[in-house]
Amino acid sequence: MADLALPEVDPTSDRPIFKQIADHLREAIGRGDLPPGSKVPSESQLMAHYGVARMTLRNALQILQSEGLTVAEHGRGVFVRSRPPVRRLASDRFARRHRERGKAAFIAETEDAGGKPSVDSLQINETKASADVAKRLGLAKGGRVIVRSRRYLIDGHPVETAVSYIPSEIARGTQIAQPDSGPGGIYARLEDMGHRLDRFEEEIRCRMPLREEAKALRLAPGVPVFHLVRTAFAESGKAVEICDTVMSSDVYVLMYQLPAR
Amino acid sequence: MADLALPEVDPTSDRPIFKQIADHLREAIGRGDLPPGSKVPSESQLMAHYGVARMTLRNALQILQSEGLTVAEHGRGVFVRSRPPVRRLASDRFARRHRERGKAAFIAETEDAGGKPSVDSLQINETKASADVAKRLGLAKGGRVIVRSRRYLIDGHPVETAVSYIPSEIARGTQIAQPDSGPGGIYARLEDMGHRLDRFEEEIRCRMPLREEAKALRLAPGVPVFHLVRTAFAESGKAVEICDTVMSSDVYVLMYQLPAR
DNA sequence: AGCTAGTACATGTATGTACGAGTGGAGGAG
DNA sequence: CTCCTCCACTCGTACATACATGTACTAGCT
Repeated sequence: MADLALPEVDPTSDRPIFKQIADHLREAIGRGDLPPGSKVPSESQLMAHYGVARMTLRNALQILQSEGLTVAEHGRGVFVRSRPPVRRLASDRFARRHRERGKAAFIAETEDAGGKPSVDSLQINETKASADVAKRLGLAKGGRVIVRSRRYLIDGHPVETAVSYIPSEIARGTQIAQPDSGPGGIYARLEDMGHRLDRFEEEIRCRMPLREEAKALRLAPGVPVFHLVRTAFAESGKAVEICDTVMSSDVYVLMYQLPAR
Repeated sequence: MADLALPEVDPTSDRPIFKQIADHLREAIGRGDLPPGSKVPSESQLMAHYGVARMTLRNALQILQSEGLTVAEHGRGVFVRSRPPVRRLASDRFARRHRERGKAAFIAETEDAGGKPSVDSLQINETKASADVAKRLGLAKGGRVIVRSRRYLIDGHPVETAVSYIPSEIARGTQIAQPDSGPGGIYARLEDMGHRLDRFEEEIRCRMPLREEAKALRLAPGVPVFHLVRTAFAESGKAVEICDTVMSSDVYVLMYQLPAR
């Protein structure tokens, strides 16, 4: 607090006091007076400094939290959020030439970046496809699919959940329906089985997480997610897989290369 | 309120009352009992129903708002947010074959979708490139750029802001430095001038908007944005333009097609 | 008919109080 | 010295109250 020069509030301003206080703190964070990981002055200290009620202050702190700038830790204080190193996802990460290394894309990339990759809560089952999945896969209503869901972690921190849907008529009884899908992942298995892949289509949304997503990815309040749905098309023109992934927006930057023709 | 069956809170539960109330309302919205555009029961009604203090209720409503599920309108009430129709942005929207129609991509796409496109707050000036821009354009430190900034609207609603940076040595004194960049936009002008475009690189982030961005895009609280930086490369291998755009996440879905080779 | 002021009701802002619950250090007991 | 209890400090939850401000309808005047 000592090093921190927070201005006074202007009671004559149109801007509400709690927003003014939020502005001051936001600027202090932006300037680097409150660097990532540092402790924001406590509620009592700020109450004394500004001469306002606790609710007023909590409103101000609430704004910063909802902007994802700070996190409150019960019993410890409020801290400026330190962002993890970002992870760039190149658009060619599923290209055949990368697959030939025999590792799944996630594992290879994370190791290259010096992180420890892991995968947990792997579940596989077979169900009726939802309307959306059936449509994307070009299945008849009620068509069945193999569902592979899992969560990816880097150095123990969850960063992404993914659910793949493969038509049962393709995957049933194959290694795709097994927990270990083998070297190169399910795309390699699909190609082994003669479904030579032609192209991928990715559909990207950005939104606030659902409660379960926030929990699964241990997201701080105010952190949005990427919601990416990738459809893999075989050379036959048929969709052979859908992968529905939710990624923490803190961790990922998506990169695409596009021809200008 | 009459048709709405909200359960009672469980005071013995570990889950705080205001979160329980938020859960009830979230479920009601999810079930469709509170359809988009409908009015959420007023604070007084909910206070009476649940027998809680106003602050408790406002905390609950605050959660829904920060999740982007509702918007409060001063003096009118709290309403379930109705999402505008989404706008799909195809990855080939800047391909040469589309440019030959003589319209800028945004105008053509919006008209095709039945909306009225417009562009405002167009500003053009020349400044020193920031470190990031200089690096992306491969300019020497302090190199100068023409900056074109504008805001795109559909049916009068702002949906996207965009700022383009073109090296001054390329653009100075050309139509690119004029408010009307001519048919096909600045990419067409660059090609006219012999900078035949080879590829684009897009870098996508997802985050909460800054205050100015929320204002410029009239974003409801709790709505994140796409932050997309596109670099255009000429066949010479040199970067000839950067476009830095911020898009409202409830309007846009980004679509990319990728080869599997 | 058309404007105006009043009124009821909505959310916004702000103060005050009280207690609950997690954290971490100080200080005493062993 | 070590361990453990206690306490001070932190944020979390919940209550009560007051007044400000925006909206929409209504009664009444012109």
